[in-house]
Amino acid sequence: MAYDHREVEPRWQQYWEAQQTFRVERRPGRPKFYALDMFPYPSGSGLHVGHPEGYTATDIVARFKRMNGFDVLHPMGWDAFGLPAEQHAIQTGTHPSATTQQNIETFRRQLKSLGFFYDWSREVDTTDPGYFRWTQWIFLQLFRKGLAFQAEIPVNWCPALGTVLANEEVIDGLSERGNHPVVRLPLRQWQLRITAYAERLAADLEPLDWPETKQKQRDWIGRSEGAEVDFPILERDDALTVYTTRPDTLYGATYMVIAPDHALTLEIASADRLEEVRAYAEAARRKSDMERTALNKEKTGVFTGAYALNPLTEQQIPIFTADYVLGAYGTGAIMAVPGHDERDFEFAKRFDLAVVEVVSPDGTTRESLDAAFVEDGVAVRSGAFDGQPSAEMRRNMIAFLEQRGLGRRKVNFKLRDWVFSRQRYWGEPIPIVFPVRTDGDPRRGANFEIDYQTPIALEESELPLRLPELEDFQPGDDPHGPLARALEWRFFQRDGRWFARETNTMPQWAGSCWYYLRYLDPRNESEMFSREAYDAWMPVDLYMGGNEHAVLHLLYARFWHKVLFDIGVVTHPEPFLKLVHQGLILGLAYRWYAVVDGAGGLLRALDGDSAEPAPAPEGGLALATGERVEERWLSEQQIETRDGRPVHPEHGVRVVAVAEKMSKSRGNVVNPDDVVRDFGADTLRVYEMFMGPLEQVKPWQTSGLQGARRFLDRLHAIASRPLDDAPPDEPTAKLLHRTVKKVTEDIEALRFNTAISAMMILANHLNGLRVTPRDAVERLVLCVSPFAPHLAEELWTLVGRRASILDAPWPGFDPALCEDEVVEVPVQVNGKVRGKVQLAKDATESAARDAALADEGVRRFTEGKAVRKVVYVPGRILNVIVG
RNA sequence: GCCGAAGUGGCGGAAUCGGCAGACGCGGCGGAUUCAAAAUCCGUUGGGGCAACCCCCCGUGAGAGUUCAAGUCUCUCCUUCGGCACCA
Repeated sequence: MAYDHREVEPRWQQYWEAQQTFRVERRPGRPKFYALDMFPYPSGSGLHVGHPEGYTATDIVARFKRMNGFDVLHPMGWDAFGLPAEQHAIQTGTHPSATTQQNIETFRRQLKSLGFFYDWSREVDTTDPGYFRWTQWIFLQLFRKGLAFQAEIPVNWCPALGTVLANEEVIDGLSERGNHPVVRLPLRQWQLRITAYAERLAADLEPLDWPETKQKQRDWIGRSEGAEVDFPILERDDALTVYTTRPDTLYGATYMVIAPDHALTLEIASADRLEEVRAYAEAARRKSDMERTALNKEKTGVFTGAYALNPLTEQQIPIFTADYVLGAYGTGAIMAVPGHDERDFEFAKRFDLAVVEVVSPDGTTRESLDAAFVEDGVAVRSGAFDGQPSAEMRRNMIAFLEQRGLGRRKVNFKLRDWVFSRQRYWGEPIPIVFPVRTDGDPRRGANFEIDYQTPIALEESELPLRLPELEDFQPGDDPHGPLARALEWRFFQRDGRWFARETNTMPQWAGSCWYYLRYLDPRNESEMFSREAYDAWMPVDLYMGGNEHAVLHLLYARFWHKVLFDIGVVTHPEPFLKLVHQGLILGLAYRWYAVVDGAGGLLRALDGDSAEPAPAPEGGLALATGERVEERWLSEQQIETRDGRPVHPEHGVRVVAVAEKMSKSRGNVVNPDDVVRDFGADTLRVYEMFMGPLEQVKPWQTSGLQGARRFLDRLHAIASRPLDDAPPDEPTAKLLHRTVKKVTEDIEALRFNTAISAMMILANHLNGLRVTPRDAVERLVLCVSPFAPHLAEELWTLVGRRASILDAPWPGFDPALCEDEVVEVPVQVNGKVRGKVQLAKDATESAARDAALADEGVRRFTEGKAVRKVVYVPGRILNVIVG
């Protein structure tokens, strides 16, 4: 007796909308809870089943908190600037804002169809001028504090596409789309000085309730402690400064390496070496970072002809240039200690350079080393430092260097400044203008020259700076991006002088850096948000989102938050107290192997778990006989089960389930609209929460939906029966109160799968009773309501209560009913369970022992043997050791 | 290569302050209901031995160890997934 979700769910959605059930205001005296979802990019393909996973989880917590008396802020919005809409515009001429609005409509409809408890009156859209005006405002604050600056940075410019590409869009120097050549071109870019906050971004992670993400961020920031040391360059006044974390190995520095892109590289090269050095530097410059590192190739480099002086040994050591030293890290130059660094060792072998042992594992010295010894040990061949353990010597060496003026302590970071401009149309305009020298009107084709050295901030009153309308979104031959062609927008005159607007736009990260703040007070036109709104809701108590944003988004948002903190706009140093990443939902497909002839025709089928197919030298798979093999795939609906195992319906071979990221090519994509239509939103929500632990990667199994739906149908059937107002019998009461307890605790700990399992057990129990106790049904419906809100509302009114169930208090439980006076204790003999005895929960050991030894099953194994020892844990176990 | 997470039935998973491995669900098998099917309900379902749903043995990636007791703790190894990738 299934209920009709197609009637029930829309009806309650309309009710919630009409009653404004989800609108929140702060009520005096209530605790608050801010449950935040990472807002989506509204793509053209709509919601996929991965989205509702995290959203359902926060929705459950939000509803649970609300029923527990909290004021809950649970908002949703759109991260709507981005490349796909711009690409679509290039192809079709449709304005990106039109595409974006259309996609937002779809997303909003889909989310509403899932019954999420969002306060839609707080919806934000990063492309709305009322929103990005404040994104621009924050940029101006960054600019004023000197945290936004311009620099020449090499980019991947693809002349054929007329656009700048991201590193991952370039493969072997060709564009991913269309295989056009890509050149590295220095381009003026805006950068944000996130490095100024590196120390705090690393240190402030400490108290946060975040998962492994904290470590990822620390690794990304890459703080290290060491020293800068100056190496005098021979025949020059200059010194070459290096950064090292191993000042204890200074005596072992037998050569130096300077990055090919270091400012001094060409300067120090000797005349006879200059050409070679220049050629090497030129080649290195053309390589992308990926190429330089991807192959993990053999070390290359050239001798510059210059020498430096090791300040401690006072030996002359050669200076090489090599691309294994990065210009952007440290000082762009290193002292090479081949005895104690693997890369330096490899390079030294290649170029036949001296390897000297200065750290010994045991204090004895060796004449030659087979490999670099990179661990800590004891100093040798290090003058007065001999015999010092590495850690101690590092401290002493830094003090020594500082005393002599040869070097200084230094903390270094891997983190680099954030390139904050994109040569795109569909992004926030950067609110900066530059003076222009011109002999006429640059909008009418007069010559002009823009003085990029003198950036001028717009007045705050001039915000928002909107995008101009464009007819044509095609990229052009100007790396400055499509806005450079919007002459009417770009140039303007003030007080008789000409100015040009910045034509770069902000990256997609910008809008998502502070959206959680705008939700607080989204319609405020005079401020980002009011102080009252901030104090009412911040900080975020639970932040849910994919771990693909573990580093960049979360680091950038924290950076902006700290800047806002420093200028007094926010009052907490960190915005997100607790962070949880929901696991990816994978698509499932079933593999079998097809042995094929030259034309691809099927010769015979092999089991999907066959070990016979092996990678063929010419690519693909083949058998030992040389026959070619192809992987073939079936969907969950296509397979058949024989003897409990999945098989191919025609060929009968076994098929093997393989879970992979959902993709069209694999045919394993699931559309939530279909699920809502066929099973209902509540079923989708319950199923996704029941699949397994929230944070784990899980394969989607359409068949699993059945179980969730049966559970809901069963609830409906139970609540539809005549209800008995008498208190439930004791076993029912015990189970009921334990279930409420478990569901309460599991929701707090985000263990939704086991909470659902507990509710299923209770539902199965109630289903088997002759009379249905009202108390049990009502409490169960309340427990279910955060998971399956539509059905819960329906059943709540069905049992005679008033909507909305969201305003009903969360059910309590009686702790006394959650504990047993008499418990069944398993009895082990020599560690194996041989019987069970009923005991009072606090029975004494001697009582327990007597009961156990009287048990027949136990006696069989103890008969005629001496009891050597008894281990008794009251209420848990009794173990009798005989021998 | 480095960092992180994880390996439990045919499948998703449960049980980690060490204490009955396999809760709950999917799938399978048997039955009830039905003219029949779907749906629903009941029973059963880790592997093996046995006439036997008595009982016994084996079993949480592999191997060792600690313990009365190990899926859980320690060590070594294997595999899978995710991230980073010459960071001095």
